[in-house]
Amino acid sequence: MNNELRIVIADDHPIFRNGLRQLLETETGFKIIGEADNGEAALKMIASEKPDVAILDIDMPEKDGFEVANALFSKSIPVEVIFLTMHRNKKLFNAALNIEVKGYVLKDSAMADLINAVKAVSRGQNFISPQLSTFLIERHRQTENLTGNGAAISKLTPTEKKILMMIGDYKTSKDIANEMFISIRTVEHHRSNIAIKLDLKGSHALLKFALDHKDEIS
Amino acid sequence: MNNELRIVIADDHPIFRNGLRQLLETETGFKIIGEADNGEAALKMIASEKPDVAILDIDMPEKDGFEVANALFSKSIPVEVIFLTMHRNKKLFNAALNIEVKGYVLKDSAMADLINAVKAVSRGQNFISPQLSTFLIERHRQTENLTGNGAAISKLTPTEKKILMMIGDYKTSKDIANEMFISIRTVEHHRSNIAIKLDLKGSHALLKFALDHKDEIS
DNA sequence: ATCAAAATAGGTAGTTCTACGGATGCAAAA
DNA sequence: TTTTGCATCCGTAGAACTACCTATTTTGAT
Repeated sequence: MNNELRIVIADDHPIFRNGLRQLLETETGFKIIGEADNGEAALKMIASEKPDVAILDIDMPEKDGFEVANALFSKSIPVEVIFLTMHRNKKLFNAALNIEVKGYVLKDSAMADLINAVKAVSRGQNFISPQLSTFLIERHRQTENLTGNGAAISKLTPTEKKILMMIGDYKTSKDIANEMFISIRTVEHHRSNIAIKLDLKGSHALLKFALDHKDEIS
Repeated sequence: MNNELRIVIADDHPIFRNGLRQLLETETGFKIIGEADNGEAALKMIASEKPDVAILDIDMPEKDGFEVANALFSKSIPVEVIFLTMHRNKKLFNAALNIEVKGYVLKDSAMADLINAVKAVSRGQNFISPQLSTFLIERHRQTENLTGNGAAISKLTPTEKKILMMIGDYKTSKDIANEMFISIRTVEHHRSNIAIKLDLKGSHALLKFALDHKDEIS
């Protein structure tokens, strides 16, 4: 068990940075090993000190938070990044998630949120300020559309479920047949039955359904 | 501006329910207009009292939180629902989002979280306990990661991008041809070029890529 | 023991898509 | 002007899947 979390903070406002340090140091197990007041300095410090967690403001001189994070990831420096920002902006938020930023915390969040964020990302989990949940849900819904018939899954037999899952892994009927040591015709027959039970037409629809209901099949 | 938020709470543990009431009533503008210790009673109360927000436990006798929420939505009773639960469970969480539950708050969250949740949903926004953000993000990233070549998108011509997007909408080449008033062969030619540029093989891979990079193509 | 459901396998025809190949017109860049 | 990229269209072969069928074996429930 790792007993001490080494943290670097980067923000161009000294007063805010200081407050941040005070807050984080009250938490046992947290250790602030460095501060930076611009992106360039933050990058160098993180590259050399190798902290567990880096808390970055987005708006910084020299290099902004995104540039720093991108540089870190492209160099495969093993650090978890949290953006601490005042931007309640969907585009920035999505952009942050698309690179491997694990935490996105608003500056007007509860103090407890930031501490929880540090703990979460250090365990490899994500932490998003709940004020941004709406964005997250929208993201989620984009891919997770209105398929409707989630209940119909229960009508599938165990074999059909298994095959549906493999379809969801982008496998062809041939692949599935080989893996299960059965004939392609049998797989096709099951596909057909699945499609009938779920009222789907075409391999696209079948794949879409499999992807959308990945979790519920199991 | 609505000056008072009318709230119903439902949980089968009297002590917890009482604590909840104490907490919420300290917040000015919040008014607890009713309590229920089971799902059936909660449903009746909400239907008759028409509160702005209903805070529901998932595990309740008679009817569980899901049954109550489903009943409310199918009857189009205008209330925002928050699930307050100890379940850190991905399936339950996803299921809650799939019906129109706007808030999902863990019982071991900070007190402030619940209050913020009530405020958020009353404004029509979502509020998810940040401990659960990992679930939402995981899902989005599952397929998004190992594709690698996000940069290759820029090599696509405008027409190719357009077709790739339509592939991502589960359209066949025939559909696309009809919509764009061009020959199927042309669409297939574009598919082929897209596959070459992105180094993909098979319609599955093409569809997968289209789905994964939906946002970036635009 | 009987009956129904499930899993297995095949036939034939047709659709959709890939993987080659080639061809034309057009506009912008070298 | 020549070249290059882009968009358009076609032929042929084969793979993958659907949509209809039929049929056998296994298994579990009544």
